[in-house]
Amino acid sequence: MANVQRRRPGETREKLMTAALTLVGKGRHFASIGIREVTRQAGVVPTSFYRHFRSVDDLGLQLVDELGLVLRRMMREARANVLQADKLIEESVGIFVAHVLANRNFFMFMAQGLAGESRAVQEGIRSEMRFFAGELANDLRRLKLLGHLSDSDLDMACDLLVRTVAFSLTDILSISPEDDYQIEQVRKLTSRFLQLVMIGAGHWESG
Amino acid sequence: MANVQRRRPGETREKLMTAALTLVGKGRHFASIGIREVTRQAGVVPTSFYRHFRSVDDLGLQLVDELGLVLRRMMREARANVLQADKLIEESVGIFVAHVLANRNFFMFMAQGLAGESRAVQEGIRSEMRFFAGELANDLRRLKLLGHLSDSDLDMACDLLVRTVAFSLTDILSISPEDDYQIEQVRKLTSRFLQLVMIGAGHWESG
DNA sequence: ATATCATGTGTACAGTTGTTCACTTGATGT
DNA sequence: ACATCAAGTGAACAACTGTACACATGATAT
Repeated sequence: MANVQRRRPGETREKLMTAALTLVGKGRHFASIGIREVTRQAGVVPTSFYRHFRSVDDLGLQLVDELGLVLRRMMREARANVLQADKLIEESVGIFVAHVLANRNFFMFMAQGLAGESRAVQEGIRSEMRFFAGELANDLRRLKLLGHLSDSDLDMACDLLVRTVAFSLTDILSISPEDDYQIEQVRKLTSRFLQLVMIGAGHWESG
Repeated sequence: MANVQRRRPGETREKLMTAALTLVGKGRHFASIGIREVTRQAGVVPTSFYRHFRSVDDLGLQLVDELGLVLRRMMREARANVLQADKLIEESVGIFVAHVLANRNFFMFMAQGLAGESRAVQEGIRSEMRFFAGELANDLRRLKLLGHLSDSDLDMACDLLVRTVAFSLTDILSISPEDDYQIEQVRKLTSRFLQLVMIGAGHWESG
């Protein structure tokens, strides 16, 4: 029953996934990454790749799954820290930006995948966003916010909120991570966007 | 003074640019396209490429310039057809969707470039979007819409409008162009997004 | 008429790619 | 103890890549 091997099971697998993310973080686009390149970056022989993935696209799909975990962690942290309605937006945006900076490579992969060349990866990321928007709608109901909206209108508004934040990704990622001033600018701008949407939702279908 | 050559000047250049777009339209990501591939698609010998472009990234930059022309054409058409304020959003979105369908490859390139691997292309597209947002702000002032907003607030709102439409790109492009029903869905959803933003802008800083 | 120039062609080369195959090795189940 | 299995290795392959060079050709300028 001892599950201790010379090499931890799945170790190479992880090395390959983080290697791909590292390459993305270095500015390479995921669609242009090859098997040999990943294995080289991971310090592994090319043949090993096939022990874990069918192709680079397959690796991408599994990265999407891990991205889902990152997003869920972020959501959990937001729920724990954002309790009262005021400052809700600023806090949430702050947590988002912090997570992007802390998981830069993951979010770069996400931004790339939205218009990537693998249809499956694209759909995976899109699906994560839908899930996120759905959870957000639940939370707003729970906080008794936008209670006057129909379910479908609330979904629509949350979709727009999530899209807006997602687009900010490209802003954040195009900034040097050390440029605190510019990061702060994006944080403020994104907050204003979200406030605008919330105000719009607040007046939706109610004069 | 006769400028008629055996081959029209710039003909191969155009062939190479449309070849790159064609590849993108076939689902390939621009970042993964190579010189040999483009020239093959264009029916030209690989060496010819260097007569016109330094690298594939260079070609991308020139594609951004042409993309700018496409966007300006679209803007002109919108200005000609959207005269009165009511139905402004529906008409604009309709024109946008029509242009995307008519220039699918160009807009695919745009969507890819937003998170692409060439920093220059990325900045180019971003700059086109800023220009677009600026022009939109002018138009709204001209139409006496959102007149109560300060210049910077109006710019912010227009930025959000443009981003929202840009994000819809990924929706449209992920749909089969013949699927009229889904296209119509995206058109409606995008219009609702924009209405939401406009309502928010209408109540911004004014109770 | 002749030199210059922009454009396109063909050949060549070294480096990289994806993928296959036969092989080792250490852990696991019986 | 022994067979099985998942995981990693190294050598080999043909195909493809970017790029350089020498050359052809037709238009233009003097």
